[in-house]
Order: sequence, then C-alpha cells, then structure tokens
Amino acid sequence: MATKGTLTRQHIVERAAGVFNQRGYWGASLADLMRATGLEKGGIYNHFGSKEALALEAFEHSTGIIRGQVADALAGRRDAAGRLHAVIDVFRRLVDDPPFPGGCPMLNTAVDSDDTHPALRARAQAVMHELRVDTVARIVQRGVQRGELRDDLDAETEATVLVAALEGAVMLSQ
Amino acid sequence: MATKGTLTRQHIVERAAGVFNQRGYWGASLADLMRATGLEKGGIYNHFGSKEALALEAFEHSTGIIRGQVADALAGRRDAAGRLHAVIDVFRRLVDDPPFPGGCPMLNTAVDSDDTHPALRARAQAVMHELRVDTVARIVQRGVQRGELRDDLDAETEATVLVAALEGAVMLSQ
Amino acid sequence: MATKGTLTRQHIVERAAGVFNQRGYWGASLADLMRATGLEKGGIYNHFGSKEALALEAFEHSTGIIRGQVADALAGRRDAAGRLHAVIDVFRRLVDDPPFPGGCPMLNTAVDSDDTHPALRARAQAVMHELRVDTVARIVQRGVQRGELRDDLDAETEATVLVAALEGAVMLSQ
Amino acid sequence: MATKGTLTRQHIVERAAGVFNQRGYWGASLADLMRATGLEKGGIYNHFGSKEALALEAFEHSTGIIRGQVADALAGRRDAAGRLHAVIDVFRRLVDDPPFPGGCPMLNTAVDSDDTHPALRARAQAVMHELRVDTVARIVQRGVQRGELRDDLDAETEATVLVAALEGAVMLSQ
DNA sequence: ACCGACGGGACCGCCCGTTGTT
DNA sequence: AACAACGGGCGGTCCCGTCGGT
Repeated sequence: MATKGTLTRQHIVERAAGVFNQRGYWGASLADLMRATGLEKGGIYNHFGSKEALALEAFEHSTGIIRGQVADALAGRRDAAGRLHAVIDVFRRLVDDPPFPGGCPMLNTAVDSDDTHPALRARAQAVMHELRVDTVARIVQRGVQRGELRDDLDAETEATVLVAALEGAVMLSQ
Repeated sequence: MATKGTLTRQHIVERAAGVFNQRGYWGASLADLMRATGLEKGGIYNHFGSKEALALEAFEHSTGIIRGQVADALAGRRDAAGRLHAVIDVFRRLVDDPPFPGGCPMLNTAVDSDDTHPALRARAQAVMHELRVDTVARIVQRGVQRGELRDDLDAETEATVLVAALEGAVMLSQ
Repeated sequence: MATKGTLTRQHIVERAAGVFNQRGYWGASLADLMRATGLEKGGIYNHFGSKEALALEAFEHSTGIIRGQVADALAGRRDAAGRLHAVIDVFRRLVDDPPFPGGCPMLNTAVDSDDTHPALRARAQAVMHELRVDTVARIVQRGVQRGELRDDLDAETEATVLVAALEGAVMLSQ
Repeated sequence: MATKGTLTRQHIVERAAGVFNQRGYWGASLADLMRATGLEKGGIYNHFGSKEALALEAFEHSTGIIRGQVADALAGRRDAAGRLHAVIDVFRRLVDDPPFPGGCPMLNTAVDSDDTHPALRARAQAVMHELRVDTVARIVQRGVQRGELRDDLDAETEATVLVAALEGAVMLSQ
C-alpha cells in the first residue's frame, strides 16, 4: 500500500532527479532540493540519510526512465537496423521531448563525479556499460549473426562509436 | 619581455588549467589551486581578480593548446581525408598523450557550467562552434567542392556527427 | 496497578538512566534514547513532555537505586565504623558491580550540567547534599556522641572528605 | 618573533580554555568560542583545523598552567609533608583563586569525554596519570625511603587516595 | 609581489519537538 | 499508545575574497 511517506519519497526522487541532472550531482545544493521539492531539510533527511544517498536514488530513477524507454522502443522490433534506430530515437527524445531537464544523466554524472563520489561514479560507469555492451553491442552481434549487418564489423567497437556519437550529440545540443 | 610577475602568472594559469579540467570549473577550490601552484591566496589574487577570471584564462589556455595541436596537425595537409584524420588524432592524443589531465576542456566546461557561470559557458560554446563549424565543417565543405568527398554530404551535419563522436569517445574513455 | 503504559514508562526511564549516565545528560541524543528503548520518538514523547523531563526522572531513578543500596547496607548496622564502611561499599559496587553503566550519576550530572539545565543541576546538588550531610555527616556526628570516634572531629568536614574521596575514586576508575 | 597571528592564536587558546572547561569539551559551541574570542568563525578556523584540535590545545594550556603551579609550589621543598601540602595548595587555589573558570580540567575532561573524543580522553588520562604516579606517588615513595613517612605505606595507593580526594573536593565546591 | 590573518556566508548533517494517522 | 512524517533551527566545516603587512 502506498502510504503518505512513500509518495513523498517518490516525489522527492523525481524532483531531485531534475535538479541533479541540471546543476550537476555536485553543484546541486540542499537549498535547491528544498525549493524543488517544497520540503524543508528535515523532511528530506527523513527519507534519505545523506545527499549522496538521494543522488544515487535520483540517478537510478533517471537512468531507469531511459532504460524503460529503450525497452519500449525495442519491443516488437527484431531487425538490427530497426533496433539501432530505436536506441537512437531514445537519445533524440532526450533533446526533443526530455523526460527530465539537463540532458543525459550518464554523461552528466560521468563528467561531474569527482573522486569524492565513488559510488555515483561507479553506477554511472555501470549503466553506461550496460547500454554500450549489453544493449547496443548485442544488437550488432546478432545482426551480424543473422546476416543483416556486414560480417567484418566488431560489435563492441561499433557500439562504442554509436554511443559516443549519441552522448556527444546530446551534449552539443545543450 | 617576461618579468617575474608575468612568469608567475603563466605558471598559475598552467597549473590551474589542469585542476579546473579535473575537478570541474566549479568543484575546484582555491585550496586546490593553492596546492597546485604552490602559492598562497594572496599570490593568486594578485594576478587574477576572481576565481572565475582565472577559470576563464585557464580555459583559454587549455583550448589554446588544443587549437595549436589542430593547427600543427593540419599544417601541410591539403586533402580532406587527411585533414579529418588529423583532427581525429588530436582527440586521440587527449586520451593517449594528454597535454593536461581530465579529458576535453570543452566538454567538461559545457557539462559542468551552471547558469551561474555564463561567461565560461559562452566561451565553451564559442570554442566548440569554432571547432565544429570553422574547422571541421569547412574541411568537409572544401572536400566536397574539390570532389574528394561525396557531394550529397551536408558539411555541418557531418562535422557535428564527427565532433559528437570524438567528444563522446573522450568521455567514454574516462 | 501496572497498566501497559506504566510499564513502558518504567522501561524508558531505566534505559534512559544508563544512556544519560554514559553520554552525559547533554550529549545523549533522542536517537540514542530511541535506540536504547526500542521505541520511536512518539512513543517516548507520549510519556515525557521533553528530553529534560525524562532526564530528570532518569536521574531520580539512578540516585534512587544508590539511595536504596545505601539504606540496605546501613540496615542493622549501628556502629559508626561499620556504617561508614557500608557507604564506602556502595561506591565500591559502582565500579565493581555497577547497577547502571557510566559511574556515579551525581558526579556526572554535577560536572556535565551547564547553566542551561538548572533544574537538573539543582537536583544533583540536593542529592549530593543529602548524601554528604544527612547521611555521612550524621553517622560521624553520632559516632562522636557515642564515643566511637575521636571527639575533635568535625562531622561535616569529615563527611566532605570522605565523599570527595569516594567520588574522586569512582572518577579515576573510569 | 611574535607575529600578529601567533598572538591571536594564543589569545584564542586562552579564552577557549575557559569556555571548554566550563561548558564541557562537548557542550561548548563555536558560537560560544566566537563570543569568547571576539573572532568570527573564519578567524578561528584559520588557526585550528577543527574544534577538536582547538580543544586539545586548550586542554594542554589548562593543564600546563596547573603543571606549572605544581612545579612552582614544589620548588625548594624537599620534605615529603611539605611537598604534599604544596600539591594540595594547588588544588585549593583552583577553587579560591582559579587561573581559569570551571574547576579542574582533568576531571571535567575525563567525565565529559565520550568515546567520540578519544584523543582528548587519552590526554586527560595521561595527565591524570602523570599527577598521580609521577608526581604524588614519587613524593610518597621518597618520603618512605627517607624515613619521613611510615614504611607500611604503598606509594601509589596513597597517591590515588589523595588525588581522588582533591579532585572530588574541587567537584563538590562547584 | 607575495604572504597570512580575518570576515562573513553557504554548505550538509543532525538536532528536538509537534502533528496527524493508525 | 505508538508510529511516522515533517518543520525549523543550530551544529561544525569550508568556502571565496579582502586587506594589512613584509
């Protein structure tokens, strides 16, 4: 059952996701989060033990939305070209119809995270790996296996180039 | 002529460039800059009116190095393919043989800069535009004019894709 | 009759007595008290209007235990020497077989209490006076009257020295 | 040479010693220290890296004064009885003519220090040991050797009793 | 030209107490 | 009677920038 606290917690995560993605997971202050959530400090700290804990959860929230968009876009498509275009469309939407402000949370977090935020940095790298290898490279690999793509392609290399171009494009559009 | 003060100023800029590029133009503290330069606060503020002024100059220093590397790599090459590869090599060197730590200062600054640093943000966009349009797009455009590249290419689009991929690749390598 | 609420209230006081005696009647936080009692904040505040009210009651609880131990040890002893040794044994037990952790609550409270806790400070002084004058000095006085102790002794002075040594010894043993 | 900063630092230590000794090395807030020193937060933190670092130095200052008073009182006295009375007089002065407010810093620190201040607690124990064993017990020991004191006395036991009584007396006088 | 002391403010984290809900 | 959510405020720490002195 959704108690009041659970709803508030979800509300905080959603608003914080936008704040962190815009100001950076470092430059976002608790004052920003208070303004965005409409809560006082005590209200926020009742749900999250630290700013970093909230940042982690907000990051998971943001990347979860993207992961869901990718899954939706891939659903029903079997051909490699179509599946790759589906991935591209998700990034296009980050610019044209963004689910949260500030661009790509993976890039933002990877660039912003100092060595002072090792947990967050690790998560950013993990999610990036998941997209690049588990999702895109696999699409390329199967496309090659099925004869849809040229067989001289190295799946992981192609995936890296594609993801690099997509991330770079989102950044350039800011 | 290089007086003592001028040398110190140059020393500060060089060290600060690395610090800002690593910690972010926001997360770098004056304590970091003092440690990196070996100077006390007063020594730094004698040459720069504010942290932002130093950040701007350090950014110009970093991007100036890259601009110089591009110019050197382009020198003597007339064919479009060779000139594009020269640009690519400059970014490869950002990873393999970096002139300063922390990756690409254009990307770092563009991502890191809040709305609180409008001057820095504007400079990052300007330098990015210079690379993308004045340098890369022009190479493509002339390549098409000379018949070296397919004539159905849109110069600025191709330049954007290339720069996006290069910036994204540098980011992924961190 | 002991209703459920009364039992809970007693439980809180007992646990709080140890926490306050260890952490100090100032350094003990509500989080500490919640942990020690197993209750949430509301559960505690249902029985006590403030942290200070609970501290006062916990102090009375702790000193009540000591007062009871003194009374038990004195029961049946009529000679001054035996009665004084009984008092000493109570303090020895504070170290060897403590009824609650943290040493002597009178000393702890007297030392710890700022001017911000006048009620608690006053109680600590009162209990200390009770022990020193009403208990120990009276024993000495009667011992002199009965010829058991030298008649050049000043009862209150001797009591003060004894209590000082006992309190100091408990402190040194920590 | 005494630069301006050195004087300020000494000023902070002296004032802080009184504040810590009164409010407790835990209950003293930076606001208290600012009020006592007349400096702003930045001015204090320029000389001490943390509140605990200042507390440690203030403790050393306070105990250093007492150590000096003991040394002065012992100077020139060779007989055990006179030397013991000299020690007693130092504690009497803590009450009658205190060099700083708040009583004995050793007792205050030993009682107040939680497990959260291990360094301070360790210093308090060390200074207490120094007084009890290195100073008082040695006086007793030599007194026995020279035949000035009864030879059935255990030096350390007598020293413990004396120090306990002195500390307890100071506490009772508050 | 460079150092070092200092101010004043913003940061995050934790505090105690109140209120509504079960 | 007990919990859980929340407010508002103080805690120590670190920040950037200024200014007097060397």
